[in-house]
Amino acid sequence: MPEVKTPAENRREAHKEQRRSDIVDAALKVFARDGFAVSKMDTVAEEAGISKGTLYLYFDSKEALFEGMVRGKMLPLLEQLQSEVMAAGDDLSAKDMLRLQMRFFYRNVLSTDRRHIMRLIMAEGPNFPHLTKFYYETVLSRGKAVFTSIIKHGIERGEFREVSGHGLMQVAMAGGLVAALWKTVFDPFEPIDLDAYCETHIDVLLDGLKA
Amino acid sequence: MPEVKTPAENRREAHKEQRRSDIVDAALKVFARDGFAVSKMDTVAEEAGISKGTLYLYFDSKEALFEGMVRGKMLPLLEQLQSEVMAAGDDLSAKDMLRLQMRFFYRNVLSTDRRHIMRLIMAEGPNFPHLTKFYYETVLSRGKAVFTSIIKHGIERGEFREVSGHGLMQVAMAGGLVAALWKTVFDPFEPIDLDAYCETHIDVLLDGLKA
Amino acid sequence: MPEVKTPAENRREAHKEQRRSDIVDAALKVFARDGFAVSKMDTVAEEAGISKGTLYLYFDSKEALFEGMVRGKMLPLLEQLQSEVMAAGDDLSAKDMLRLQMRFFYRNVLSTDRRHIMRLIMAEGPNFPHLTKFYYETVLSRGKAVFTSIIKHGIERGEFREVSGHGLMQVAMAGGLVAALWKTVFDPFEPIDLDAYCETHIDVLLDGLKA
Amino acid sequence: MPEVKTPAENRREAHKEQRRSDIVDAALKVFARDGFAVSKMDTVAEEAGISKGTLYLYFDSKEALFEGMVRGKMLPLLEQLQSEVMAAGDDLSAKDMLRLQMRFFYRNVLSTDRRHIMRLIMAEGPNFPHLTKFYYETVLSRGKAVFTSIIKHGIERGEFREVSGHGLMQVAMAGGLVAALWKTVFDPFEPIDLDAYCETHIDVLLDGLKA
DNA sequence: TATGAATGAGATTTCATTCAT
DNA sequence: TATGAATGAAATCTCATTCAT
Repeated sequence: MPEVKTPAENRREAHKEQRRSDIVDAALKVFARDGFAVSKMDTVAEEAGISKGTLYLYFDSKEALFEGMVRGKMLPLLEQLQSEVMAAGDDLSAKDMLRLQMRFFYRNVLSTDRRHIMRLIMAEGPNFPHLTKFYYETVLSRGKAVFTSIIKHGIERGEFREVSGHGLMQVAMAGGLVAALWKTVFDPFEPIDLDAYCETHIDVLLDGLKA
Repeated sequence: MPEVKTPAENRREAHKEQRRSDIVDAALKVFARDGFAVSKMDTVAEEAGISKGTLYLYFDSKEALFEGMVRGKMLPLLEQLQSEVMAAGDDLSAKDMLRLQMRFFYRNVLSTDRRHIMRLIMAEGPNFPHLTKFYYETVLSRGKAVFTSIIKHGIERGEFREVSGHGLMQVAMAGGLVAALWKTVFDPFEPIDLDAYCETHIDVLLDGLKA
Repeated sequence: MPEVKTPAENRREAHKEQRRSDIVDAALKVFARDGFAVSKMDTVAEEAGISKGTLYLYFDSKEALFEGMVRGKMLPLLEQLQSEVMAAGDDLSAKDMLRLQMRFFYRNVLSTDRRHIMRLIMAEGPNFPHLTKFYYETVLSRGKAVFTSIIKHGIERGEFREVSGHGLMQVAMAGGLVAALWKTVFDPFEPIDLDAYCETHIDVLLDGLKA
Repeated sequence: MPEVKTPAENRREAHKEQRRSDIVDAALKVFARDGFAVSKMDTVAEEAGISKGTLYLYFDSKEALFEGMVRGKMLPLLEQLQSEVMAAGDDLSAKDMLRLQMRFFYRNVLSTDRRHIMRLIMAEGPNFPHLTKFYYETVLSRGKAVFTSIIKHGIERGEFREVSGHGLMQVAMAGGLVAALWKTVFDPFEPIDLDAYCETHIDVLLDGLKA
């Protein structure tokens, strides 16, 4: 069967896709602002411009909405990261590759709404083992793989010294995570300039790694 | 009034103090495990071995309990930090002072229940501006002051290069915060060895700062 | 207007009739299994192989569907009962007529899906005065009329003693109703053999009535 | 430990017991009138003169309330039946024992609010396998045991003929169940006089059984 | 006629907080 | 001071019904 669809069906499907995307946007906005537990389904619905009942046509529960939002926001980004970094990759020095990856991260996660997702995972993770696992496997371990390959590359080329330590990835990327958290939590008291901060981070990190 | 107290009054006060401390311990345990919103006053009361009603004799509300717990757990530590670091301070190299501070932090915060407080602040901060302000002013800015003075000391002595960047403190301490979060959230998937991690952190950081 | 119909109209009407009948079957199945309140229009629609919207083209509301189902299932049966019993009637003894009626009832109601209707009327009756009235007037009082005429016939012929009591019909038919309920509710715990039970019922009843 | 209770504790406990009993009464009234699914917890609470929240201090859920109500209403009765019938038992004829049992049933179940419980079990049974099992095991099979021993007694004494049939108990008791249902469902259309009905029932039954 | 997306009123349940004892 | 029963506002989720296509 060639799976022929009538124009009406196509329109309907496109509409549904758009709805889903609207809901995900609204959910990120509301969850980011209020946290998972405090957020109300009513608020998300209102933000998405639909009724509460409609929400449940797209997501079975509040938890499912949370998970769906994280997936919907992070998966496309990961694909983009892989194609972008990999594409530009081969002829760069390890230093430049690291810079590239970190700037990608700052630009596409930390400087956007997505940084709230990281905070939400930190905050709600223990209550959502399922989601935490997904996040670890899909986002973190992939990011770590890219990072590790760059470091290895750098050591082989003699750009980086051998840092034998445990948890290098976490130490290296920590600055970014903290920037995201700080921006959300403490910015009112001591604002942070993400661009400048990014450069400091790269600076200290590269210096700390260099051979 | 010379504030003379009968022995009975003294005993009563000591008892009250003990109660309060028990409640704070219970609150940390419960909040750390479940998060603020999910935690129930009942659970805290039970954990503290008292009734729900009694809880309200010590703390006016759930929020007040949260704040009281954070204060009760962090303030004594800060005093200890200041006396400990300051005391041993003057004749050490900047490197050693930095090491000292960071190890204090790893030993007294990250390796104990207190690390959950940091996660809770990250998670719930935006819902508690009042508490966030307190935390920033009392904990973070004091920690930052110590850190900054060490860095300045190191630059003067020619130990550290001048890192002009914005957000140096955050970059420098980030590793610790992330260690705390990672331990709580992702440890089941990829365990982290805090001691080894601490050394990696210090290693990369000191190398990244050295002149 | 002579009500002439085109073949197309005829086909359409037959189709509609078939649909309606499918829906009634589905409704009986679902209501019987779940009870009125728990049953969902969605489930009925799915069972009938149509969409929820279509259901409302045939029945205005859930209540209307319930009533329509009861009518659709019981009315044809009553007509059949009357023609069958009446037809065979005159030359039989009262005993045999009673046997005939009771066996008809066991065969066409208790041993089929229709027994659930009786249970539903018992269960939901008070919430549907309208339907209860219909059921009483259409099903029960007609059944009672047949029963009473048989008893009268039997007394006149000297087959039955005069049982002056109030509620003889209910007492007499009770066994059947209870069989239906038992089969639905307690069969898992203590199964009931409807055929054997029918004979016990007739046996005790006829003996209890005989002159 | 002698389990000494303070007067205050005793008072509190008595109060709780009274509350529970009030709730059970209210629940029976409401469930009897509206059926399980249609009944609202609000209505039960209001009927019991308490708030909705309080209801949940005594019963964990609507289902638990339903079960608790059935237990609370039926268990005491069963104990009473056993002591009453057994006590008066030995020197009576089987006929009189049967009459005694049936009149007990009419007087204590059918003529009171409790008859609604039977209807509720019939109506909601399939949705509460747990409760149905309890009801069968606790109420029905015990009632059946009493009935069976009387019949056997009667056959041994030559009072009753041997009715070999399957389901004799159900046939015999059916009249009572139907009386209860009829009173609840069809009384508005054709009222039933329970006392007279009881005698008809006993009359036909004893005659149908006699040797 | 048939569909299924959308609605929103309403239900159960939870839990911070109060208060009489 | 300590208790725990009581409250009621509020949240999640359901589902009969409507309506545009």
